[in-house]
Amino acid sequence: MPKLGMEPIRRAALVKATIDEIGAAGTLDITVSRIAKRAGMSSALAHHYFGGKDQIFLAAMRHTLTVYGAEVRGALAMADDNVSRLQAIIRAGFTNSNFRREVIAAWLNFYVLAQSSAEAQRLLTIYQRRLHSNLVYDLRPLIGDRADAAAERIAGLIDGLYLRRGLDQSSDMGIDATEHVLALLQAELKEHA
Amino acid sequence: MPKLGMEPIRRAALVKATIDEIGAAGTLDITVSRIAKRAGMSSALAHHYFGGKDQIFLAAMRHTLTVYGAEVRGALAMADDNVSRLQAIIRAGFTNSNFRREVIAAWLNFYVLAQSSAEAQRLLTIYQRRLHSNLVYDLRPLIGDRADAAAERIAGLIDGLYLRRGLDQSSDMGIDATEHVLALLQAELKEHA
DNA sequence: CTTTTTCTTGATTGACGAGTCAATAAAGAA
DNA sequence: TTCTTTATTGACTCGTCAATCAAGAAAAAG
Repeated sequence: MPKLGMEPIRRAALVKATIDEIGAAGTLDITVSRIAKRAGMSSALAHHYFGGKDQIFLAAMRHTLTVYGAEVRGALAMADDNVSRLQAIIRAGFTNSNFRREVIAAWLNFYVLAQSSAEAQRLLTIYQRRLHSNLVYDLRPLIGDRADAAAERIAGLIDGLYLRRGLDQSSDMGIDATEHVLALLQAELKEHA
Repeated sequence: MPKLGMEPIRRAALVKATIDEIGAAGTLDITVSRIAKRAGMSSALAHHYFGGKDQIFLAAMRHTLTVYGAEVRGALAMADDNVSRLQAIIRAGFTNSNFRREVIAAWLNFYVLAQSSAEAQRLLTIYQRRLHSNLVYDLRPLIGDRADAAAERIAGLIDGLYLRRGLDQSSDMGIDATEHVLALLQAELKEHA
């Protein structure tokens, strides 16, 4: 029953299935067959559309990054002054959706993949640069020259607390992670040197 | 030519070879055969001494954690007042030895492993608790009740900046990572609420 | 209604890898 | 010397998996 225009549907299904499978396994050590089965098709079809395992992973990574980027943009759209924009960026990193098993697993494994895949490294660098420049954009008007260093610390704390909270099996620790980063933001804003 | 008392030597060689192999691959997706070859023995012998791949990995993780713990203890021994002890803890996380390819790869992969291995999770929790309690121990006399939250932020920033710097292919960024965390420490100490 | 394009899979290939085992060899114990 | 323990490996088993391919089926084009 081949219907036409299947390609985008299949690709999307495979990306979703890949992320779910990574979440279920915790690893990138998963098989194309399982991904394909989860997406309701044969492994041959997965190869047909993506060419190989690596490209499936990279597509999953791009998707994860895209979703995150969209969340940030959405949160920014609803803030007007610099401070609330900064708070929005921070909050966006710790939403419940970012603490789902699969999303955490995806991030952790992408960090690992970035060591050996140039493309993964590239995508991760894009994420890091974007976060940094988003922060600097709103920090500069508030603290001028100190914006860059402050952004570095805030971004580092976001990543670090996400890592720590992501690995805690305890539940809703995302809330106080947010508070911690917001506290750092306040500290960075207050300091006058 | 079987000499007696080989076990500890073989085990140590395998642990080192495992870490090196993880560093070379960037992944835990490495074979027992390669590890064994790197350690100068047959894969059968590796199985004989460790029982299985998982146990080899866990031993490598324990070793990495032990080395880190020793570095921290060594740095602490040479500091007397609370502030220099705190600075020592922070600096210990960003030494050159911690930024070697293999060490970074080990940490990243252990984070991944912690999602699916209870023992890995346990070991990582020990590391996190130890860091936290080391920080609180010296923060409490200085800032009292605020010690706990401050420790959380400092530990988070250490992990986060390590992650970011570890994935940068650029070289000596460990130096300013240290400065960033020391800056946060100063901020936490100054604040009086 | 034939041809081409798109979609799809079962079957197969070729490779690799974890773990086991039987066998060898040396060193110490009895 | 004979027995037992420790060290060691080559060969083998059993399984898995990425990737390919030939072939079928349906829609669109001509």
